[in-house]
Amino acid sequence: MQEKYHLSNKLDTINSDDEISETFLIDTSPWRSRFDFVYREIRRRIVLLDYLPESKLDIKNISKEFKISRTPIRSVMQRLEREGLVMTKHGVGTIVTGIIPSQSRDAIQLRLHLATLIGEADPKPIDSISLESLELLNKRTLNNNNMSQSELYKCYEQLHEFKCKLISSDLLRETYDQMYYRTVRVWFFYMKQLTLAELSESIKTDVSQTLNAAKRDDIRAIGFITRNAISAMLHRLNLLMMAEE
Amino acid sequence: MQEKYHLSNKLDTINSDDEISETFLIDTSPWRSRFDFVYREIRRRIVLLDYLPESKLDIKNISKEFKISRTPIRSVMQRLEREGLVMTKHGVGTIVTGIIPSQSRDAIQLRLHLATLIGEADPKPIDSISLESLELLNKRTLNNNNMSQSELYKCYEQLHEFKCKLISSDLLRETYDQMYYRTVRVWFFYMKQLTLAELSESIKTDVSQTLNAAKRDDIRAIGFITRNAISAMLHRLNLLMMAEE
DNA sequence: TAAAAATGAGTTGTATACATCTTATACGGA
DNA sequence: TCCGTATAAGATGTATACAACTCATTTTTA
Repeated sequence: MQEKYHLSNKLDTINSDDEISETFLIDTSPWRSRFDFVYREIRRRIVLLDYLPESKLDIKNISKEFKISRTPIRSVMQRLEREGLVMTKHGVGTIVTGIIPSQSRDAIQLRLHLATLIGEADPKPIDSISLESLELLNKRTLNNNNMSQSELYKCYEQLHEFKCKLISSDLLRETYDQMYYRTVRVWFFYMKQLTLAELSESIKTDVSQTLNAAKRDDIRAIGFITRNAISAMLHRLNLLMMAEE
Repeated sequence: MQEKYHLSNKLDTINSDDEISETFLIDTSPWRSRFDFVYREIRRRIVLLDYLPESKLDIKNISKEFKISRTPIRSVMQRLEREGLVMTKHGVGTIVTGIIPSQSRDAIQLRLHLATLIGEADPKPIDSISLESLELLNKRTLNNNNMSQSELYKCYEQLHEFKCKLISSDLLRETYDQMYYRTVRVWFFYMKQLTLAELSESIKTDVSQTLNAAKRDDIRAIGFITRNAISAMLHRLNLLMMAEE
């Protein structure tokens, strides 16, 4: 009962936070909200390694937890499968995809290329509210020297969402967004123990550089800042992956 | 009955034609084949404008036609929705998405950017069989001066598949592939009457240039040839779309 | 007469029982 | 003891009945 209340509470939050009403064709039915909520939550768990790579998902339990039947959960899983986060095999189960170095590199490299397109083709202007929240984010990251993994996740996601808002092309935004979730999972996988601080530092500089560029309305710069940050992380990751092999 | 036989016949064909066994993790269960068959067929119909933009799909009839229930059809539709080819609205129906100039431009531009990445990051070597089939394709397009739309579709798709095989990154290949089907639909939509010959010419030169580059194993060149062909089509399309507005 | 409400048809979303498939385990014969 | 088969458990895929929703038509009411 409490669980149920909790869920619908979060649903409302999502509805009021998301500014999706700007595009007129989007379906805002309660069904879409429910789907999005479950989808995002499961994705979050996979990305934050609550559901470990290679582990089997207990679909029956997940259905119970969200108080919906297997059918809509299947929809969510099919989308996650298309996005490379889970795999289903008939008669066996639904498992979180393993993190494979070559595939991870591919995703990072594609995200890197897409990042350079952020400022292309009339980017959206930066509204004052977004800028303010970015300034807040900057202060938050600067003051907080010992961020937990989930705090880091939230900060990084907020930064990512700020950047996404600058992209005018819905298609590019969605594609870039997908690459984000593919790659951020890899960061957390390889950097969960030692280099959390390192990742944290990287995000701090990313935020502050982005803020500077945003203040002077230089959106192409944000694309290149992002590209360079990803490139640096890819370099770091290559070392880690080589060390493991 | 005959219909049923016909279908399973095509299934077999697909299974033997596709060389997907090269990647080891792929699910080759009969279910996946059935899904792929229906998915590709419906996609083909949308791209070839058998199902017109803005038109409503009769899901019940489609279920009957493929002799499966609405559930797996729903799976297909959900994927097509993610790929921007259909839209579903609760209580209303499943409709083919309209062709919107700005969105079409976005898709073409993204495909254009991705095309330049074809030769990046150790492309796959060209096997002799693919090269031979490309030569055959070249001859076929050169000799055939009055191709029908569906012939054109097959040729263009074959060329596209040849290029896809060169891409080593699964992720890039899939993303590029999606952009292909988004954009090729737009070509057919705007060029179905007058400029079919023009599109045909464009494909002919694309094929012959690609063949030349392939013969000297210059895969990056193929990326740029493709990029330029798309760019030329985008230019042409901009004129057409402006004329309509 | 006009506006509002109700009703009906038609479509998508959901729940659930059943079919199909994979895997592990137990059993039996050599 | 070992190997092969059978069987049972548990998962995903499918079919189908039902709920929720939209829209058009009809009925009712002011």
